[in-house]
Amino acid sequence: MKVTINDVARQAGVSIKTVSRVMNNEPSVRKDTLDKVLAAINELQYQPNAAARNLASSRSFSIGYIYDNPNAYYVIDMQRGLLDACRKHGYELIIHPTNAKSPDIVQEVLDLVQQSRLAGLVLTPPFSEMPHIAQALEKIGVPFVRIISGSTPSPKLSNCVLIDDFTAAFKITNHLLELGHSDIAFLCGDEEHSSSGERLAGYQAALAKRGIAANPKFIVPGSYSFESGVQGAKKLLELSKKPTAIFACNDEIAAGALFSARLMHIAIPQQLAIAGFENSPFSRQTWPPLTTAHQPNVTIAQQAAELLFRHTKPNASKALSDKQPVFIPELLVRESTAVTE
Amino acid sequence: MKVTINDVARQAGVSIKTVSRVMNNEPSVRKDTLDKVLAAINELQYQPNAAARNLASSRSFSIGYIYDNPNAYYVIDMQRGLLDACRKHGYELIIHPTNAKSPDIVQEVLDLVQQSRLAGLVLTPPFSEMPHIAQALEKIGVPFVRIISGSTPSPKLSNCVLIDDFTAAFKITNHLLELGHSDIAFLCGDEEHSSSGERLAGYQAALAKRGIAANPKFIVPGSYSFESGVQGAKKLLELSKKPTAIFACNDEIAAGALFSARLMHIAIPQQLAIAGFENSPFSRQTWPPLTTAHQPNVTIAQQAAELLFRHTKPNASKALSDKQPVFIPELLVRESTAVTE
DNA sequence: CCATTAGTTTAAATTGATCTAATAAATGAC
DNA sequence: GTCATTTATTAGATCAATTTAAACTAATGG
Repeated sequence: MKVTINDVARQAGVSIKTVSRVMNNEPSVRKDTLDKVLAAINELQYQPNAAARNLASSRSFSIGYIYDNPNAYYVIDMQRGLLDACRKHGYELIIHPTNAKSPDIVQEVLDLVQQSRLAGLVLTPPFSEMPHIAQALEKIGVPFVRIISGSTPSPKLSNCVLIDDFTAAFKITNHLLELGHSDIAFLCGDEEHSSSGERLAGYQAALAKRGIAANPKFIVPGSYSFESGVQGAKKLLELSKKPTAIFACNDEIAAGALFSARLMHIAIPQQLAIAGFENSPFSRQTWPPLTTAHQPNVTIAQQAAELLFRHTKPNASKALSDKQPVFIPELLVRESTAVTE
Repeated sequence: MKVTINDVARQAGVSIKTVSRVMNNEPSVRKDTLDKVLAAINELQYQPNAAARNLASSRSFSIGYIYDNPNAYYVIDMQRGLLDACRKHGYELIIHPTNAKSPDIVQEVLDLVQQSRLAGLVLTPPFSEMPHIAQALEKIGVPFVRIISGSTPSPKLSNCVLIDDFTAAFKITNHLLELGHSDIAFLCGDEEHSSSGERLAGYQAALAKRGIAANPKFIVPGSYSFESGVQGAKKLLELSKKPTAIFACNDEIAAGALFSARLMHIAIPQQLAIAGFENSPFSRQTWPPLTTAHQPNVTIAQQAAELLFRHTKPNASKALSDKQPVFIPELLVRESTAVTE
């Protein structure tokens, strides 16, 4: 029933430690002994006992994912990517929903790491952008990878996966400009999320390149929620000089803007073009479907986990760990953007 | 730094085993020794090592949640509830997204249980309705709790949390009837999910009670997806004799139906009333917002986990485990349903 | 051909808890 | 008060791996 390392050792005619070496890809195992052991493992269908490994090695085989994101699709995709990588490397994923605005969030993260004995952490916004958290984790020496907004790799961001929100936002704005719009408004996400700032910067850069002065009234602060899109669009569409296009910081906000326009009997895209960001299922489930930028969250999460495992695995060569993946979300044109009448 | 049970034992002046007794709420500990041990635990901030516990007791402190649900909101809420209960009882949650239609799904579940040494499982539809899975789990003696459709507790469903879809669907249909509708159509969810059948039955019962013969063309098979709602509503609205109200099996289908009606320039609710089911954020993010039935997923998940822990904990009295929670989703009237013109 | 070194392999100790079985203390009946 | 019985407590074995340190081989060089 239960196959232990002892059984394998006996079967292969070697010592326990040799089997352990094989299991952990350690050096100093001759080719023929390796084959013997591998054969025995295979024959007995040996599966190491995680609890015993953890105990003896005092390292753990689970990583953590902390989230506080009202966007369920984002979380599910991230989980999926992290789990894929975890399965591949024999790790387990500990998920931890929490409130990012809690005053003792740092302590909460530290407690989680200790209680669940995490080998590492993957941080997404807003946690990836909280300097105290990164500092605290560095202090106790727990490896972590951050998924953040950015376009240029740098040594300071060695343990980061970058999403080039700036360039993607630039492309979306450019798409609207090419359609002939010049009165383009921008609905911001949460100020704390740097993605919102980056996307705003991309929007502004695209306008500037065409020599269009940004109308300050067209930049509306808000948060990453449907409700914020509803409110923001309402404000914009009540202006004496309305915009002819709205670029929302994510699909949820865009859906809210769509909702608001609908309430005011404004036809999309005939009277108003709307674009979102992320390509969440949301963007396909509105009428009309939303032009957006595709953000491959599953893949991003996988890469983040892979990056993390390079740090958690003791034998892995750290030399490789400098590779910093950069993702540029791609423009996806759908029916919500067109030339206005 | 690292406080072991030995340290606690020394501090309290008792043996290791006595501390272990206290930690596991075992009997046979005198009041004053208990106090001494508790004080020592508190003073040293002792936290037991999970790996060592698992190893020595050969039981695990993690439960599994298998999901294959395109509805991200549902999954997130379930997770939340399960995690709440897990934290309370010191368990960990292992999440496992997979494909329910995979031919060797049973083996996959069994592998998961073995590899992650799960103490138990929480099954939601469609897994909770697959007899092979329940049988296989029973065979290897792993406790599990199913969340399924049903209204009447019975000994056969001892390890189930019931959701009374029938009654809730009855109420929704009744609401439409009271508004004056008599041509009410029904958009089904996946046939494999018994929730779809139960909701259909509730719909039919409500009609029957008013002596209305159900028009077979008004019952459209489908699946729990936005796309299915789009297709189903299209079919209905192309009929020579259109329905004046549509009851969709969940909010996502209802949102799809709304989308479809929009495409055909049909005004909601003036020309067509639409109702959903579940009260997912979806139902609040359409225009107009959807009338629906509120299904408290977080609470349902919590209760399911609590039920499971009664079975996984060796010392708990099994006598209590017969309590079968039944949830009746409540009617929530919003703007998508009204009398048609 | 032996000494030295590098490379393999092993037996035994260790990890931090639980479980078993033996012992000590408290309780109760007569 | 004694003996039987129940209740508390303890020392030591156990769980299944890793780690340590020592022993054993094989290869290299003088």
